[in-house]
Parts: sequence; structure tokens; C-alpha cells
Amino acid sequence: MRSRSVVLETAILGLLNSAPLHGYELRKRLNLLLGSFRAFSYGTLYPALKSLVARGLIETTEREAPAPTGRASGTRQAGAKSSGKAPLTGRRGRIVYRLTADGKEHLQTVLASSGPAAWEDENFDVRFAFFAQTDAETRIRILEGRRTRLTERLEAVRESAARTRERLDEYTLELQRHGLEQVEREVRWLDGLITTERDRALGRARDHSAGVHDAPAPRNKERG
Amino acid sequence: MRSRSVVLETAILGLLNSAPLHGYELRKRLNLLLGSFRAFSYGTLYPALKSLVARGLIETTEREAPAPTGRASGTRQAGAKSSGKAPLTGRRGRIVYRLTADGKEHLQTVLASSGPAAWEDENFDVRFAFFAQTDAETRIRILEGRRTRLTERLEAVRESAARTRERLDEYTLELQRHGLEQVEREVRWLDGLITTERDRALGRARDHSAGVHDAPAPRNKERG
DNA sequence: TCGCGATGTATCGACTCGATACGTCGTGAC
DNA sequence: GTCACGACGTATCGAGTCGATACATCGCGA
Repeated sequence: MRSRSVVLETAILGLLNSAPLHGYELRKRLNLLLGSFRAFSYGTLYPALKSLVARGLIETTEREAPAPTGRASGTRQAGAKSSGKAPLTGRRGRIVYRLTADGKEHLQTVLASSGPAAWEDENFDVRFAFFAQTDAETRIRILEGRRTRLTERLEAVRESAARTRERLDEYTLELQRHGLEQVEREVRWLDGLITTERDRALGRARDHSAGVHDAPAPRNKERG
Repeated sequence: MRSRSVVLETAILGLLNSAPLHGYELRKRLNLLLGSFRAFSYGTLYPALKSLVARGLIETTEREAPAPTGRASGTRQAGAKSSGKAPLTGRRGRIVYRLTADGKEHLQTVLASSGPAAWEDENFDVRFAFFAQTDAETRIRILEGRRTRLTERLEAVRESAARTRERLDEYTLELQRHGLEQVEREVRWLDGLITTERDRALGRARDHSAGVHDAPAPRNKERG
């Protein structure tokens, strides 16, 4: 089982936890969520949905066409009412997926637990995207784990590069330099997030259950 | 034919253009070359080598054990002499690959030409790694192509994010912000490289074929 | 009215990775 | 001395992924 599938499944579960969705919309949100990092295709999404249904973590709710006939104007309108069986594919028959009780439970388990280090590393972005559904302790653990593995990798690359430096041309060198810089930048980003997260946890602990509204954003500045 | 294979093949050809290598070493250099960007596994490398051999772009030269018996001290030593047939796998029989005339020609063609835009985008890092074997005009074209597609993507993500901003939680927002920032940074990096490349081309044109040693590094500073 | 692009579900072939197998060699711990 | 362990080295396999594509409906503008 390649780790990716677990990620996708987690991401699907996480999105469906907010609202039932159909495949097309799911993919759009997924790729918006992960933004410039990653994109999933239908060839990945649909099999994953199938598997989740088979395991009883999600269930389908077939909806029919948005409106049988007319529908004069109206810009958007997402909620379809009226009744009638849609032929599944054809006449706008979309398949809406919804979390089951088992699915909700499974999602909570996955979000709270930490798999092997490699798992978290590969799928950091998805984990991060669902931080809002996780407790602070887990958040910090994940952030620090990511930081550790990033610096380890950094060290390995740097060392390996030092042993071969003289053999490489200027462009290769520049490419490496740029790569290292990007990673270093991410480490600093993580540092900011960790600090924010710690401060927040501390603040919450200090005034216990007093009426303090959470500081809303992890907003760590780092001048661009 | 997925574009990746073309990249790998180009990278292999490019590396073998400098010196004949065997698979293991090839992989090491490949992953050093691409540094923190990407890594190829044997499951990808060996089939690619096989295909290249089949198409006559590279050829194998079987070498035997580095030295028959003794070998008291000596830290490294790569060149093996002596003679004797090594049983292919077993007794250190490494398979050394070398470019053929066809391979050299093919490499030059690929490095000079530009495939479809998507090709260059996916494989920008490999193209860049072999800039030293390319002429200035091609270099600039590739850099600008990359820049264009990057900014297009940036625009698309930004626009799509603007339409959904209010629906996303703080962490998702932060993830997107970070992603955009990384891409913006890369655009600025490209700008620096393009400028350097242009200046260099200009300089070379101005003093024509006078004895001016090339400015060695594309070194664009951009304060960290 | 005709085409084109968005919406929508779904599959296929090609490609890739990580794990693993198998084997040699050098080195250091016991 | 020997034996485990990690580096070197070639090679394959299963599972997961992507891009292209197919098919069908709908809204819109030329």
C-alpha cells in the first residue's frame, strides 16, 4: 500500500466531514486545498471513492437533475429539490458522497494518531490542511516531525554536495543552491508556526477556561 | 508516452555525455544533480537504460572487478584495468554504459529543441541541470517559458482562491499563502537568471570574439 | 442551430516509487 | 577468527498515480 492512497482517503474524509459532495466538486476543492503543491486526477479519485464506499466509511446519495425542465434564470443554485430517478450517468445524475458514522470515527483516529515518520513526511501538506480538525498537541508533533526530517535531508544533501562540489558546473551548482534555499525557507516557516502554536497553547493553559477568544491566525511574518 | 521518461532519458544521456557510468553511480549522480527536487529509483532507471540500449543511443561495456586480489591501501581509485570475464552479476561485474554516436546526436537535438510547453514545465529542473551543454538562446527561451507558465499558474490559483477565501479556515489559508510565496520566490529567481543570461549574451556580442573570459557564475543575489 | 466549454462520471495505458531479492566486498565489534 | 552490518551493484514486482480520453448533458454566444 503506497502511502499516497492513505493521504487521498484522509483528504476525502476530511472534506466530506464538512459537507457532502460529489466527485467533480470534491476534486476541485481538493486541488484548491493543496494549491500549488499537488493535484489529484480522476483516475486516482474515483477508485479511492469506490474503495471507501466498499469499506463503509462513506455512502452515496444519488441526486437527480437540478430541475426537470425549465429553469429560466438564476446564476448558481447548488441545492436541487424535486424528485425523480436519474439514470446515474446521463441527465445530470450526480453521485453525492457523505460520511458514515464509521467514517467519522476513522477520520478522528487518523487525524489524532501518527503513522511512521515517512508517512507524515510525504503527506505533510494534507495533514496540515486539516489542522483545524486536530488538537494542538498533534499539530505541534507533526510540525516538529516535519522540521526534523527536513533538516536531516538538508544535512544529507549538503554533505553529499560538499564531496562533489568541484566536479559540477555553475548551473548545476545554482540549481542546488536554489533548492537548498527553498528548503531552508520552509524550515524557517515551520519554526514560525511552531512558535505560534506553542504560544497559543501556553496562552490557553494560562487563562484556563477564561473567556479569551483564540488568536485567529498562525500568521507568521517573514519579510518577502 | 508520459513525459517523465523523456526527462530521465535526457538526464541519463546528459550524464553519460561527460563520462561512461554504471547504473548505481548514475543514480547517485542523478539524485545529487536534482538535489532536493526529485529522485529516481532503480525501478525507473534500469528500464530506461534498457530502452536506450535497445534504441541504440547508448551501449554497454562490461568491466570486471576493480582489482583481482590484493589492493592493500588506496582510498578511492575508479579506473579498473586487468582483463577477464566477469559473470555479469556476481564478482563485482558492473555494467558500464556509454553514449553512442546516435546518442550524442540525439542529445544535442533534444537539448536544442523545445517540445510542447508542458514538457518544459514538468522537466524544467532537468533542462536546467544541463544548461551548460546548451546555447544561450535556448537557455533564455527555457527560462522565459518557465516564468510564463509559473505566473499563469499563480494567477489561476490566486483567482480561484479569491472566489473561495471566506470558506477556508486559517490553516488552509496559511498553506496557500506559503505555497504562493514559494512560487513567487521562484519567479524572482528566474528573473535574476534571465537578466544575468541577457547581460552575458550582450557582453559576448559587444566584444565579439575578443579574449574575454566568460563571467563564470549566474550568481544572482537575492537577500535571504 | 451549431459548436464550444463547463459540468459530470469513469477507465486505460504508461509510468513511477518503495520494497525487496540476490550477491559481493570491506570493516569493525566481539 | 568470524560474523554481522552496511556499502556497492543489478534487477523486478506490486501498488499507486497521472494524463488522455470517452461519453453525456447543459448553457451560452455567434
